Amino acid sequence: MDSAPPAPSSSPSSPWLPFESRRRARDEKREAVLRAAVQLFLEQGYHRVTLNEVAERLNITKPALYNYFRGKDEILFECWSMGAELVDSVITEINAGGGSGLAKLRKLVHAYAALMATDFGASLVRFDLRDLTERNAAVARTAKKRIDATFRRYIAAGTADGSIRPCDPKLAAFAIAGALNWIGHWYRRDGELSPTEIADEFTVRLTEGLASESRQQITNKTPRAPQRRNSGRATSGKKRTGGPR
Amino acid sequence: MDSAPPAPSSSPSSPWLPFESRRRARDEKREAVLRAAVQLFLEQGYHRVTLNEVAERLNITKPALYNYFRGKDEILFECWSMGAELVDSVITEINAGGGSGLAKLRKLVHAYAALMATDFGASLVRFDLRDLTERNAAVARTAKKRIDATFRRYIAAGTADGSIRPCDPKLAAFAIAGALNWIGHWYRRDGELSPTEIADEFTVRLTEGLASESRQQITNKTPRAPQRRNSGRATSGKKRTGGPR
DNA sequence: CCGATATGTTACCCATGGGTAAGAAAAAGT
DNA sequence: ACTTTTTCTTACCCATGGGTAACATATCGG
Repeated sequence: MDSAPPAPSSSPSSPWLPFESRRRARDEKREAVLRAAVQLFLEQGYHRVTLNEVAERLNITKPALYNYFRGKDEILFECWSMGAELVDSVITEINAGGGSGLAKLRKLVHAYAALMATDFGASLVRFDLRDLTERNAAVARTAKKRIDATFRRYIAAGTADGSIRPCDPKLAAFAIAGALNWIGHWYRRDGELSPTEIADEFTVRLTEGLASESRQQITNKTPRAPQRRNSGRATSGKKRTGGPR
Repeated sequence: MDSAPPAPSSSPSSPWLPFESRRRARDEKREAVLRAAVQLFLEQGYHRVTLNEVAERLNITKPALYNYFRGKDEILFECWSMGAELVDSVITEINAGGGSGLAKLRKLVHAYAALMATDFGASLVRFDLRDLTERNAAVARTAKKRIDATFRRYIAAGTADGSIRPCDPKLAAFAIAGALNWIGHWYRRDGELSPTEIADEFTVRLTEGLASESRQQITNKTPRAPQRRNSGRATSGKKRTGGPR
């Protein structure tokens, strides 16, 4: 609409210049779509982002996106896949190297933590696989299982070689992966903690624990998991529908 | 439509009998809506659940829901609030009791883990606060901060009284809370692990760690966080739009 | 029994946003 | 220069689903 031809002022790093030469390579554009999309999806959530918004951020219009993707859900899947590839390459690299089970686990924790602070890394845990087609969701589930199995494998190897104390690999892997995955939910680029700080600290904390004296007896007298009781909330009184929101 | 009067065959435990007497208390119905809603939201995801489905499961129709809630997002908020209340009551109970910082932390871990295996508990971490009105989202954020602060407080108290080794309470709390929150994402009622097993194991694992020998030096030689490279995916070739999905 | 109130139902509105059709404008081939 | 192919735009379609209006039926106080 604004007919100012000599001022290209495009969005930061979009291969599409506002109204000008369009010639960059296809793959470059495809990836630019993914970068814009993943950012918006993380910011606002998949369902609140419209394809119009994605396109607008790239100086194009919605139908142009369909030159590169079959639909919104495919864009989501490709974003997710980018993250999965990053993890896979990390794992490949660790597998290529040596070290005890514990050493490998620590490498994985460190790299995975850092990944969770990136857009495509976070997309791995912030996107809902139910938004994908059944076919793509199946691919994603497989990839997730592969990652989970790697955690367990390193832990099991560690208990075998003595670097990790005996424990249930399944639950231990869940605990560690959970702590790591959660980073993708709370990490903010503008926060106080740098990805390196987080990765370093998690590497120690998730393997060394907190208790001063290991092996101490734990008094398992926990408060009973409170069964839902009508806890006298302030919602019981008169009906409160109607009226403006 | 089906004119079979003597066969009430209602959905399991809905206060609305298919076509009969309707007289149960208001609050009971309100809570029944929440139970049905939270279950559907967790099963299918908030955005994929329609109010018609919620109503149908309760043997009523959509507009009837508006007698109890102002809109879909308020139902979501109330589900979330139920979970928050459960956590709050756990915290209150622990605060009332005594024990070292570590002991309190373990109680919290144990109870919180068990909570994550319940519907309303899981709703605490599986719902997207961005689906709420700004006003309700603010309430939720406050509640979350209160919970997070409790973790940190117990940890700080533990380092002060010597039951927990020196560490950054903020990151340690993130790690523990992350592992716990993640339970809400992977726990299945029909899985192999019972909530008690999970809670017990997590209580140990999250405080004792895995390494055989504490305080050992960690070789921080991790593989560099792999920068995104054009990893030659099979997406580079010819365009593949068009054709059926 | 008889209104008043609470609670449901049927029938509708309509904004939203994913997706498509048809054709213009570049790029690329010749 | 010309056609051909790719890329992008304008203009639309339409299913979905949250929300509302108007009306019906219990329930309850009297």
